[in-house]
Amino acid sequence: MIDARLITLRVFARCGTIGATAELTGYSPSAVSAQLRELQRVLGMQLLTKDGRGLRLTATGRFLVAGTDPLIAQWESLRAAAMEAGDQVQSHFGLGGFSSAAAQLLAPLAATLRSTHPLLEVQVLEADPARCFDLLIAERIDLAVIVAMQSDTYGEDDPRFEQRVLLDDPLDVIIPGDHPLASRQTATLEELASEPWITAAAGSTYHTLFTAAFTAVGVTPRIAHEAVEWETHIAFVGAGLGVGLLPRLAPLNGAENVVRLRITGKAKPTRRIVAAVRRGSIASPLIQESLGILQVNANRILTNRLGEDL
Amino acid sequence: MIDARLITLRVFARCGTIGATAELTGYSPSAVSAQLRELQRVLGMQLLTKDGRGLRLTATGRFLVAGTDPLIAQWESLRAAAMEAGDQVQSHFGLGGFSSAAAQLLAPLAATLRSTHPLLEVQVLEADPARCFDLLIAERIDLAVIVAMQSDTYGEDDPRFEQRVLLDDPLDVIIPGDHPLASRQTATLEELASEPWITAAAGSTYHTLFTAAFTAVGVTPRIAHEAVEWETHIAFVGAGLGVGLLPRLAPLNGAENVVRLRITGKAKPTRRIVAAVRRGSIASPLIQESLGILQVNANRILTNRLGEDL
DNA sequence: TCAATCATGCACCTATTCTGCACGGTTATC
DNA sequence: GATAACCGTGCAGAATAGGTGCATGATTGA
Repeated sequence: MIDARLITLRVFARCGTIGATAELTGYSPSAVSAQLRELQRVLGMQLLTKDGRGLRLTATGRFLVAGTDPLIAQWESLRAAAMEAGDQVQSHFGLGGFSSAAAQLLAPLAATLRSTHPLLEVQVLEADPARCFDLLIAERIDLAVIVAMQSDTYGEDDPRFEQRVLLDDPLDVIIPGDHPLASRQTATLEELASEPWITAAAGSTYHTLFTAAFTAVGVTPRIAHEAVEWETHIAFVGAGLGVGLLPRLAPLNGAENVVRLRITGKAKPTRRIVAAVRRGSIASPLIQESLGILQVNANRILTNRLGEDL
Repeated sequence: MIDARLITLRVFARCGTIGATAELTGYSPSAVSAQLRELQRVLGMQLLTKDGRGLRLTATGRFLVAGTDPLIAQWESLRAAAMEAGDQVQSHFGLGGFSSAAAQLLAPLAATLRSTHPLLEVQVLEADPARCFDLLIAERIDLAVIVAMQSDTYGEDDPRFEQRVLLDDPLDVIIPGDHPLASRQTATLEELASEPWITAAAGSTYHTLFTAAFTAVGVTPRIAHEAVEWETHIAFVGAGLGVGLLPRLAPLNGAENVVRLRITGKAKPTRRIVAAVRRGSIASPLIQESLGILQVNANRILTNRLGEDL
């Protein structure tokens, strides 16, 4: 209900180029360019300046964008309160999340919502946490399930979002089936310190998590291989290349020659999974309902997997 | 920058029918109908209900409209702050006011703005105070000059507006040139209590002012004639039909056989002339400048007229 | 019963707005 | 210093949202 061009400006403020803004919002670059030009004309403000081969927000532009944060939060809040007060039904609902969340949490949520609200048009987008925040700003999605992270761009207390902890997803260790410890049910990181480890590329969210887990117990793992997808991690382990960490939410899918062990000891690494919404919108009945469903599903999946795999 | 359909809804909330909303916003009735229908679809809320041959806001609708007041005030405030911070120029500026204000205050203001801001598109609309408030809500105008009044629909402290007193326009008395008191420069209301009075129709803003002036001194005037325009008042007086009150801002235009006297005594009736803007927008540089110009002009006109007529 | 008032649907049209492509300017790379 | 990559913008054409005007049905008051 806030003018679409203002939303576009906010997205631009986030990513800095017309092209990226176009990609995020779903417009073409020309459309974004035209929208921002039109916005400046209507408001009578110069919001952008040429900067090399790109554009840069002017002081006025930054000021305006900063000011829209509470404005949008207030609209979301109003909208949510009206929905609640009037017992109304939403027509569209966008969800976002990273791969294991999308599979384990968002898919059941979407299915549940689809059956309880037949008229509701539910859309799920798989995207990594940073992009989820972008999509929330761009109003492409209304709720995101992500791994908590304090990135350089989005902090935990960003005024544009509200976050609710869904669960702390413990990291298990996965080792080859023929490993000496394979018959055990638990292990400590110290026991595995000398193993060749599989992790993700430096700089990724998971890599940060990985190193944090080991610094907590004061050992330095030997990093042997890198993988992006959990599937690849598991395959590497199955091939005997090394051992790795795997969030309990990520399923083994009956992989050959791979055993999942709980981590015990003083360091029990977890990744915190949170739901994020635009600030103000959290009171919306649909979002409240979704958070409830997510919570239930998260708990159930967690305990189930505990029984299956260990 | 708030969606036009929300503005339309606000106007509807004010006036209650599609037709009146269309007239105020400048759309056609079908367009208003379509806009409101679309708004309900997008928000997924039922905002209106059939009520006889008309429409009525639902509870949700009223809730939503009430909630938009602070939202719009915040946007106006943000916009004003950005304009101020960035030293930017507005492209359109709408003014509204009742007839004598339009002639005496708004016309010079528009002229000044036109010369100091050549690129600014200034539009002046003559409208009575109540309609000026409506036009402010409909965002057809940005600043209104009106006679202060506490109507049943708009109070002094309406959360949608901010008001600044420009001047207290004293009411003079006008009497025929051949009246016994015509050679005097001042008169009291008591002296003229027994005269046949000319006033406006009951229910009008001016009539309220008129009776208030006399109740303040405890006399009941004999109402002989009614007139709407000041021109007509003056003509009636000139024709010897009676005496009347005339704000000092309203010019005699060299009418024949009419004399203007200052009112003295314990009751010095005035009408308070105020400038009204949408809440939040008062910090806008253009509005600040306009208020300054209005103030200067008001004072000058007031003192000038004092010298000319008395 | 008739007229007035009001909202709405429909056909048509206008004007906004988006797309796709080509172009000019800027930066990085070799 | 040439070349390639990247970025924003302008333009023609197309799609579409959104507007108007009129006819219609429903409701109320005379």
